[in-house]
Amino acid sequence: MKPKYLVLMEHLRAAIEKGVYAVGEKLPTEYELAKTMNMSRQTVRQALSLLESEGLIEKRQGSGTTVRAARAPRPRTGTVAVITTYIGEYIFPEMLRGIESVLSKNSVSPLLYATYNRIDNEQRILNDLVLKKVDGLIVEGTKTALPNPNVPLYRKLLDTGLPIVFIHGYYPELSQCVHVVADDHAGGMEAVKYLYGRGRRHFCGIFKSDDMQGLRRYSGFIEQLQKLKLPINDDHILWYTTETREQTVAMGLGRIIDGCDALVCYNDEIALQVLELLGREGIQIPSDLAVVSFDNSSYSELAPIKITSLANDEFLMGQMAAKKLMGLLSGVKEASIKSPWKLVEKDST
Amino acid sequence: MKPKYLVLMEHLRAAIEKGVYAVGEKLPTEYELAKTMNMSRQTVRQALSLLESEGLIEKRQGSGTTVRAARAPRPRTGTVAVITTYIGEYIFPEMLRGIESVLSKNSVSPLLYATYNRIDNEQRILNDLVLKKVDGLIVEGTKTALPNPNVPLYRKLLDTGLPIVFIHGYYPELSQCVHVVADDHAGGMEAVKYLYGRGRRHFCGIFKSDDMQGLRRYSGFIEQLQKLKLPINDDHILWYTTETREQTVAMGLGRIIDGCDALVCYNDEIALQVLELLGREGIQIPSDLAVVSFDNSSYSELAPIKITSLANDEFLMGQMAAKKLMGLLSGVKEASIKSPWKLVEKDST
DNA sequence: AATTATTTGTGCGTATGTATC
DNA sequence: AGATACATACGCACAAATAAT
Repeated sequence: MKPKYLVLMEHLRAAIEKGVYAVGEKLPTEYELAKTMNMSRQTVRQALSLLESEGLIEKRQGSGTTVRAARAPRPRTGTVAVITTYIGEYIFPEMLRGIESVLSKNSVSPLLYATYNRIDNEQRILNDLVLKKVDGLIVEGTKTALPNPNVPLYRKLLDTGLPIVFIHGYYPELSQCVHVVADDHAGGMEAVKYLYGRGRRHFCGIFKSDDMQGLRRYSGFIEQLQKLKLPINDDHILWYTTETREQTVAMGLGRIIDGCDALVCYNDEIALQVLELLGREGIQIPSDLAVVSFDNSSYSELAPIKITSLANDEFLMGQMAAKKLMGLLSGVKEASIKSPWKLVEKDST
Repeated sequence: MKPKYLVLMEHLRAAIEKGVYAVGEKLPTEYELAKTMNMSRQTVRQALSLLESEGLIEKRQGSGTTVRAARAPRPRTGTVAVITTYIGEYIFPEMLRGIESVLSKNSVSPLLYATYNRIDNEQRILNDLVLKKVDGLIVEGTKTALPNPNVPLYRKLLDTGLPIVFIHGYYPELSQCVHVVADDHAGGMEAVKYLYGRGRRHFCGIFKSDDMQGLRRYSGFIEQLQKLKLPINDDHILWYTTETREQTVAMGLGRIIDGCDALVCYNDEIALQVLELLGREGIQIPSDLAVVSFDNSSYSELAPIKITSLANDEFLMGQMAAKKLMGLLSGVKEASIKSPWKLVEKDST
């Protein structure tokens, strides 16, 4: 036989669940419950005390017993998770600085995660976030050009009402989420147009195949070549992935630059490596080969020959992403942003 | 008048705290308690029930009431709070990068807070942390040279078993906490010694009065002057605070450099401002005045005349602090570190 | 191994205090 | 001020689990 107080507890729980007692001043008094349930007031009290400690109801002396808001609006924790591929390197400190500058104005603290562009890390982080309570998410997608098994996890988080803003790259399946990205397609076009304007006619390119940015920069590159009626030859395109960058470039560079006078690189990091390799081969930059890359980071200044690079204000990108997230949190509809690149001319062209 | 059950609860809590009842089968029976405390068994039961729901004791039918293992080991959340004065500026990105590199290896994520060197912000953050569950704390003290009203808050956190590592600056009241700081006193001495070696004899200095680092750099500065039997004159020392930096320097610089040929600045930021001011006055650096500062940051490169500056590897400092914290978390006793400065000679001397 | 004493769990009744409306 | 509803407190009886005999 079940104890009476447990019977009452279950009865009340079910009734509240079914909506018999709505949120507010709704439960019968202790005396009433005792009478209708045919038990003493003490037993009723025992049941109510336990329900109160569970947080389901709230007792107020002199007033009565009320059902607590079943679904309290997500309580603000003042924390926003920021998931990027890297944290302390390359352009990421700038971006984080932008994010932080906006968050701190809103008394929100960033919780940092780095995926190192690995799906498994991303999965670990997302699972972690289900437990940890955050108010929102700023995410740089991981390997956005590949099918991502973590999309359902993002969906799950979205379903709980968590706002998500993507930055740099997003998953096509989640394109309805707000994203703040660079206009990589236009950037690819501009790189070619600029080099063409400086008399170059034989193009080659190195692109990253596992993220959206790489594909888009490539598609812009190709489109502009077509527009200029220049030949497109797969032998002059080199694709690499996060894991095989150094080897791929070391092995493939010779092949793609053969007969070319212009090279478009996915980013400064790859361009820096290229310049070091070419330096050893005695190839003159920019006379033999003009090089344009993306990001205009400190790497492009560090190189033996300063690299002409397409720039985007990463501080601003971070700020915009964070502002969008703050907007979403206060119920504003936010639109995505495609930020244009700006070419910064240096010594490699 | 306090309810009897509350009286009993407090009595038992105190007794358990004092060790009257050790962990295990120790508490008197309900009947005994009722008798000795002169109350009914029901009242005793109420008190015990509440203590049980608090997790302090455990009741077992037929057996008795036992004291629970006093402190369950704090469950790991995989989050560490990092509280610094700034986040995205000056030397802080480097330091954070160091911290993050160690944390990520341990699958821990940094939760970032910036105090902007304001006590009120620090208070807000600490109160926030009482609610948020973090495994540890890396803190750069706020205005460590001034009495800090938040020390009791830190004590409270320490009492809950939270490990704390201070970086750059710590509170004298909490000097027993592990800290990773630069040897500012030695740095102050070295700056003077170096300038003396380059023939300078008339020193002035600008120091920050509200943090420990400022006082220590000053004390080293003074000690070295004494050792070299050089005169010490308060008219050649300028003190500033976080809030009044620009004005203080703009107003006081003329006074302190009068008749001097060597200036020691608290950091690159202040040195940069000094160089800009002196440039307008037509004072030649380093011929009229040699300048040495601290931090060897990008500011010292950005200046019109590159500034000779004492360097500390902020990436390493961050790494060390994070490693110490990871050590504390796994129960290792950690010692504090005083990292030496290394002078990097540039154009201002 | 069964019995018994002990200890907590469940349940009822009553009385009085105190906050709320 | 009074009615209402929860809070505190005591007393009793019996059930169920445990530990010792």
